[in-house]
Amino acid sequence: MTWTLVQLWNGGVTTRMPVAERRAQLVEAALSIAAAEGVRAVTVRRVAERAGVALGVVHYCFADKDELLGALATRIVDDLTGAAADAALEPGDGPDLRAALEVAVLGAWALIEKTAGEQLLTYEITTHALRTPGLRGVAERQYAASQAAAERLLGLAAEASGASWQRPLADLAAEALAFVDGVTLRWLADGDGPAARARLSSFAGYLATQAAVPDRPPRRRRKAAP
Amino acid sequence: MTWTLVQLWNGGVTTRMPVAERRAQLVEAALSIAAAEGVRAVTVRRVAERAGVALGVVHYCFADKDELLGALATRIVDDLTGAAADAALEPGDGPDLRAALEVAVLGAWALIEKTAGEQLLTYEITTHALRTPGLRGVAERQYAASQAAAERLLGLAAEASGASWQRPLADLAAEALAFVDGVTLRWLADGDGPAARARLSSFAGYLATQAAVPDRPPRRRRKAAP
DNA sequence: GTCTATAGTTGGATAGAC
DNA sequence: GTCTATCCAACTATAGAC
Repeated sequence: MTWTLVQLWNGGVTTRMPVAERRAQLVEAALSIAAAEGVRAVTVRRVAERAGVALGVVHYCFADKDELLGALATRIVDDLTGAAADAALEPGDGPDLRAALEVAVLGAWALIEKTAGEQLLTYEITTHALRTPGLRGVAERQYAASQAAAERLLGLAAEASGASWQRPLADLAAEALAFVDGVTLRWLADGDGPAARARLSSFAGYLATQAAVPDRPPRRRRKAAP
Repeated sequence: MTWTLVQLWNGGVTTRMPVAERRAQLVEAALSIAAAEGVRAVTVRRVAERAGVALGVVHYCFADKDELLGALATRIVDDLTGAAADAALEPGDGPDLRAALEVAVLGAWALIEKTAGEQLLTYEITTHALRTPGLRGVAERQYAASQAAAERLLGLAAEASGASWQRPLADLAAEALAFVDGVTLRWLADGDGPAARARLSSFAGYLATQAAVPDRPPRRRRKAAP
């Protein structure tokens, strides 16, 4: 057997660790592998190797591989939701709804474009979950989180320009989400960033037609806390 | 070794077959497995078993598993493109562009809704191809075919109602494709057909605002902001 | 040219050591 | 409670028979 770097660092002796901490470490290892090489590359063996622990440790922490992948999916959802929340903190300001929406949508896109591997990974997790009986519910949770983030973003954009949506926010958020999803997937396939941005910009224009801007002056948002 | 049904049918003797025909048979077997259980379930062994041939036959017909999956991807693209072409043959008729678009889009959707397994499979193939160096180009070809089908459908819908698009058809088709892709993926996850149709109907309304009808001015949802 | 039999690798899971 | 050593099932690929 060859020693991993972590084990060598610990003097050749594997450190014992409470199971909760170990699980987090293993999920982290799984994430780094999956983002770089896809879910297919996430094997129990490679996760153990990456984390610097013996093979069986993974099976001690997770009942089976599916449970590990479920934990990985949760981790990703939290990740993206958190990032989206950060993006929602800085929506476009000013009286022009169309401009505010463009800033919001393209801001979200900037985040997506920086994390191509993770984005591709979310699609992989979705399809994998839909094919795996033990992972029922993962895809639903993914969309529930994204939907909430989209609603928050659209709500803030409208608020910033004093506009009000003429249709249920949930419907508009769902449509925006679908569009961004489709644009992202195609971008992953053809790598055409400018085309993707143009499509998103066009969609922002459509969204702007779904709100009414009253004559009273827009309410300006408070600046985000430091 | 256990005999497969096909081998028993042939009297226990495996029939010899020209390689081209064999390849088609194997791709067919791979498709039936993939549509039902996902790409993950497509192994060289199972394809051979499903086709009723020995394991090595697959490796005789295809250099390696990637080549088999590439052939499978091509088969799927042809399949869907052909189906889309059939759908495009019956676009909505009449002077109302919005209605024609709704018929066209919901017609395409009816096709999608009937083939959930195949639809999920296309997303799996896309992500799989994007992660597999040997399958570079598969995802691009997938989108090229879909794009062409979408352009054809939108072109016919406009033609049927005597309208003309005010923006490049390629751009509109790409946007429609992205939207349908996103809606489909979410539908696969949550199974909410009515919600999906409502989103598509809404998008048809947006598309209708992107064309001009010669006899009458294009219908605008709202007055543009000053 | 077509197919069979077999090799060699990698995977998920577990019994039991510490 | 935490981890090690081991098992065996399933996979891809090939050498060579017919």
